[in-house]
Amino acid sequence: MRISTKGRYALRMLVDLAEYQGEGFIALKDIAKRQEISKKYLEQIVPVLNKSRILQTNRGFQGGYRLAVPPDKVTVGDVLRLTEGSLSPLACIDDNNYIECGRRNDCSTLYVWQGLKNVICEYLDSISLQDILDRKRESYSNDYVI
Amino acid sequence: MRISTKGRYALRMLVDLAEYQGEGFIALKDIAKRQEISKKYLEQIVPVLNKSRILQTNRGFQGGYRLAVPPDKVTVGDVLRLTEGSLSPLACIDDNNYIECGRRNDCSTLYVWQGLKNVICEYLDSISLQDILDRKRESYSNDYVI
DNA sequence: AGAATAAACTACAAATTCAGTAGGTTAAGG
DNA sequence: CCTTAACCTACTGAATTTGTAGTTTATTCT
Repeated sequence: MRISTKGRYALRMLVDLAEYQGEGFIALKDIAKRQEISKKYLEQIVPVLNKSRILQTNRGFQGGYRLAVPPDKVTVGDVLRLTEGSLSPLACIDDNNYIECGRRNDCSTLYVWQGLKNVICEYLDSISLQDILDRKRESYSNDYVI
Repeated sequence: MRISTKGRYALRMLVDLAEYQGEGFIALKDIAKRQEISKKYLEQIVPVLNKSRILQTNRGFQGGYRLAVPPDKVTVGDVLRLTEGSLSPLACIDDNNYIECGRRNDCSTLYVWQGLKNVICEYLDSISLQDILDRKRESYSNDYVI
């Protein structure tokens, strides 16, 4: 029941992009340095995110990435659905790659997993990149107040 | 973000025991047959459950297992915490085997994962073996009514 | 035009986890 | 002492995770 580094790094990359939004295209090497993540590994995560259209790209000098969508329109659920494949805790309730189970009609625990999927999705879809950013900035200002 | 077969099989085994509770000790081979799970694999799951004291055992003729605790006192969360090791979606918020992370104080996504762990725990701890059993029996009686 | 920059693409690999299988040992009852 | 069934240990093939490494393509600056 673990979320992979791929999903976590993707989220951190997107929060980073949200933070530096308005400063043009951000190069992967800068994100990698700030977030202390291998740039090469991030390169592999980008195409996963590009299954959806949340990034704009520029190659070459002063190239990089920026968000194609406002940060309040991208939820943690969106990001993890891309990187983890699905938010379903079981293959038998996975919309994408559903796996046939002969015991389905006889399965007394199925509703438990469906309910689990629901609470996970509801929670993760309730948090946007903007929410994370707001909270981060709030905690910074607290540092000054105290 | 998948729950392993170990966790799912453990839950099905315990629901099965709850269902046949009051019929003495239930042999693993009977559970294995009813649940269509490898008996050998179940044998490996038992010691994992025995980290907690939810099972009573008898060896030899007419031996087997039975619940040591009433089914309404065992939650799905209890079972999965035993089999999955933890319900934490990340090592950095795992009570048992916490892994030090240098970015902890700087991590803007940490609260997201803590919140996720909370909703998962709250949900899974709200469902007992008895709840699953009740719902199963209810759906059976519906079959007759319709 | 050419050099520098940075994304894009492809292949590989060590380590870990998953999902079992296989076989022998111990205890309890008839 | 024979049968039953739990208990224990080792092994294994397959998949997934978490990266590294090297090459190619596109863009911009000089």
